[in-house]
Amino acid sequence: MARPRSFDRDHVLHAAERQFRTSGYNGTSVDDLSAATGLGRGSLYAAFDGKHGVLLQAMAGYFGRLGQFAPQALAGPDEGALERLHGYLLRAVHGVPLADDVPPAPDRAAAACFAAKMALEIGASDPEVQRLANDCFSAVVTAVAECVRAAQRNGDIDPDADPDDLAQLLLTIIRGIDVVGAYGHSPARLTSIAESAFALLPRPRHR
Amino acid sequence: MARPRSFDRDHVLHAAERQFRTSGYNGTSVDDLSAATGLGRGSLYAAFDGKHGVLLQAMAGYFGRLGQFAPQALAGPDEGALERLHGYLLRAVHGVPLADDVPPAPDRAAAACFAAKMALEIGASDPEVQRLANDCFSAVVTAVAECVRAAQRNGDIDPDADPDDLAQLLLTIIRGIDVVGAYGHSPARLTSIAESAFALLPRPRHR
DNA sequence: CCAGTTCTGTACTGATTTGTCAACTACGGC
DNA sequence: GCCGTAGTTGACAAATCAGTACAGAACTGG
Repeated sequence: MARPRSFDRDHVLHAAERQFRTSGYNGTSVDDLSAATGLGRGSLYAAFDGKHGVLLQAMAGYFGRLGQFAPQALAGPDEGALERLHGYLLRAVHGVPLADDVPPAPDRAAAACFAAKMALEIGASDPEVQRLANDCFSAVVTAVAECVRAAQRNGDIDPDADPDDLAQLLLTIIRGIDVVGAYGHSPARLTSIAESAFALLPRPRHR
Repeated sequence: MARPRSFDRDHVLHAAERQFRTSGYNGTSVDDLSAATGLGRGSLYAAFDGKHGVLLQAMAGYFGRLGQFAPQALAGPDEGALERLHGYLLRAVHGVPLADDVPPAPDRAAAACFAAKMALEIGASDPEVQRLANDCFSAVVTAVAECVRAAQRNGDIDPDADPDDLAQLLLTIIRGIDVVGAYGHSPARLTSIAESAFALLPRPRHR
């Protein structure tokens, strides 16, 4: 028996995420957030506990989406596993997972992994952000490792390779593509880097 | 016939770089810079044209150091080329090039490539920063590519591999290690990632 | 020893920033 | 139809920010 919320919580968090991704954490003021979300100052504090709270909850939402997206994109039958890895690597070029109701990516710098960007900017002085980013990373690594194992079962990847090591390396490469993309490299070059990485995956010895 | 500077320009820029690397650009105030460098507000503006000027000149200094360091670490006889690549990759774990008079690295996040960190934070809205970072990247890629060619000449790397593509991929991996390092991963894990990457380098077909 | 020039530090200004507060609004139960 | 609860809003104060201006200090050349 009270006034209901006039905004959609997820929609607001997506808009905030978008703002953080474009301007960074310290480059985003509460007024910016207010403008981006359409919410008044007070509402932001009441609902999300201010700027830092918005960030944490936006990151949590991102984490949730990523934790859903990555397994979805990578899980499947053993036969297509290698191809799914290929696709996942290439998708990194265009900036992996944004929300559905948010247009793809204003520019390339905003396409970089949200968790990674925040961790690099303020993770050193913000343990919560660091932990969230770490969880995010771990979840995806697990999904990639599972896909690598599937590809190994199918005989597409050298069975002697450690799937966890390989998965961590692949994720590191994706993070690297994020950063290099922020330099202003063309998508074509990023794609070429991703293809090079894919080509280097250890194939079985004899075929 | 005037009062001489009371500070060492490079020393000041190194201190500023250190501050920017720890707190980011937007997270560093002019007062922080003043405290870090020991210079008064007015001097900072007179000598470096304010915060942005300090950043650009610190990045230019970093660029200069890196452009000297990378070829030095990678150039040499063909026989040792592969081993030099190996060493360069591993060095990325501990944060590549800092100045001599600045202690190695306060924490891992500050060890990440200065140019990469700034490009990711403000590169999208600051073309000068983006260009500087790009130059920085290109210089190192060239040195790495040259080293790859040397290793190919020595029969340590598949001669069919494109050395430029490989160099770009290696640099991308190093950038990725930077980012993953900011998550709080242990140096041991970072080393393991670097070793995995090295192990994947395409060796000659028959030996 | 003095004059001129450059450097240095601090005080100041206007603009932003964050977080809080009180008035106002909308809805659900009675 | 009224009232209590919860949501919303714009305004406010305190703190901080970047950049400027000015007064004093340090050194060189004569």
